[in-house]
Amino acid sequence: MTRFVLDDFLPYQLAVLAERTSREFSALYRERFGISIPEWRVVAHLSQAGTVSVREIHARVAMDKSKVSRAAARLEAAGYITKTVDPRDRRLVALSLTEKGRAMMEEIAPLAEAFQAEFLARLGARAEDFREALAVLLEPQGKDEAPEEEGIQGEAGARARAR
Amino acid sequence: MTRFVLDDFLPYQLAVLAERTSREFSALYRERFGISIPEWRVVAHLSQAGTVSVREIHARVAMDKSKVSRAAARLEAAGYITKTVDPRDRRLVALSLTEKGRAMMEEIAPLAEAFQAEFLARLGARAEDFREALAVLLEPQGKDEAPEEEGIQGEAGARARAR
DNA sequence: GTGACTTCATTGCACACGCAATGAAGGTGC
DNA sequence: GCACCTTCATTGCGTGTGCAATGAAGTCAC
Repeated sequence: MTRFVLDDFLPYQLAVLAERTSREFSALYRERFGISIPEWRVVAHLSQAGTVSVREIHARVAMDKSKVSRAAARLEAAGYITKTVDPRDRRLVALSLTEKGRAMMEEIAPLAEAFQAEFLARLGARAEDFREALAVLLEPQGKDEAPEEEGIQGEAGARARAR
Repeated sequence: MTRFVLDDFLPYQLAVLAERTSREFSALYRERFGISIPEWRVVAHLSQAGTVSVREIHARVAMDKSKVSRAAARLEAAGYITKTVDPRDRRLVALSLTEKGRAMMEEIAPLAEAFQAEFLARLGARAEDFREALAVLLEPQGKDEAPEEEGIQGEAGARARAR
C-alpha cells in the first residue's frame, strides 16, 4: 500500500518548478521584445556561438528541429537574426545575430544574471550544492557504455546499422 | 561584456532536466495504459485525495482548468475515472477513480518509486540536499507577506477581497 | 423573488508543438 | 556520370494548449 504522494514526486516537482521559473523569466523579455521561449533560446545560443546551423542548435539546445526552424523564421522576420545559405555546404543554413539582435541580447543578459542571482539567493548556503547536483543530473545519461574519457568527436558513434 | 552561457543558465537547465525526466517517466505508463502526462497527474492526485472537483485539482496541481477538464474527459472515456455532479453544489464536478483507475495506479506507483529512487541514486550523498533545495524553491514564492508559520488550514487565506 | 455578482466547468479559437514526410544537397562506389 | 544512401531544413498534419468567452449554478442584499 504505497500511499503515493504526487507533491513529493520528483518528476512532478521538477516540471512545476521549471515551468514556473521559465514562465516568470520569459515575462521579462516577452514584454520588452515580444519573443517566445524558443526564440530566446536560439538568440542566447547564437550570442555565445556566433554563426551556426539549425542542426547545431537543435543538437545543443534540446529543441526539435522544427521548433528551431520556426523560431528562426520568426526571429528573421522580426529582424533579430539573418539566415543565409552556407556556401561550403548548401544544405546548411547559417544563423547569426543582426545588430538589432545583439543589442537585444546585450539588454537581456543582465536581466538573466539578476534573475538567476535572485533565484539562487533563495537557497542561501545550499545554492552551490544545488547547482552541482543539477550539473550531475544534466550529464547525458547513457545507455551507451562508459563515456570513454574525452576523445570523442562531436557526432555520436552508433551510426552503423543499414541493412 | 557578460559573455552569457545558456548551458549554465538555471531556468534553461531546469527546463531541460524537467522535460527529459517527465518524458522518460511518462514513457513507462504511456505504453502500458495509453495515458498522457496531464492524465497521469489527475489520476495520481485522485489516488491520494479521494473525490475532488476540477477546481481543486487545478489549484493543487498547477494545471490550467481546461487542461484538467480535458484530461478528465479522456480519463472518463477510458474508464479510469467517473465524473458526477456534486449534489451539494451542482456547479462542481466530483472526480473519482474507478476500480480500473485504482488498479492502474496500484501498478504505476511502484514504477514511480523505482524511477525516483534510480534518479536520486545518481546524486549519491547529494540527494538529500537536492530534495531539500527543491522543496525550498517550490514554496509558493510570495508577493504576499511572510508565510505566517504553520497555522493555515488547507485552503490558502487571501480570499477576502471582494469590493 | 429579483438583480447583480461570483464561482465552476466547459468550449471556441488561434497558435505552438512533435513527428513523419518531403525535397534539396552532399557524399561514395563504380 | 549515375545510382544509392545520408544529412539538412522545412512543411503538412493531427493534436494539445492557454486564454478568453460562455453558460449554468450559487450567494447575497433587499
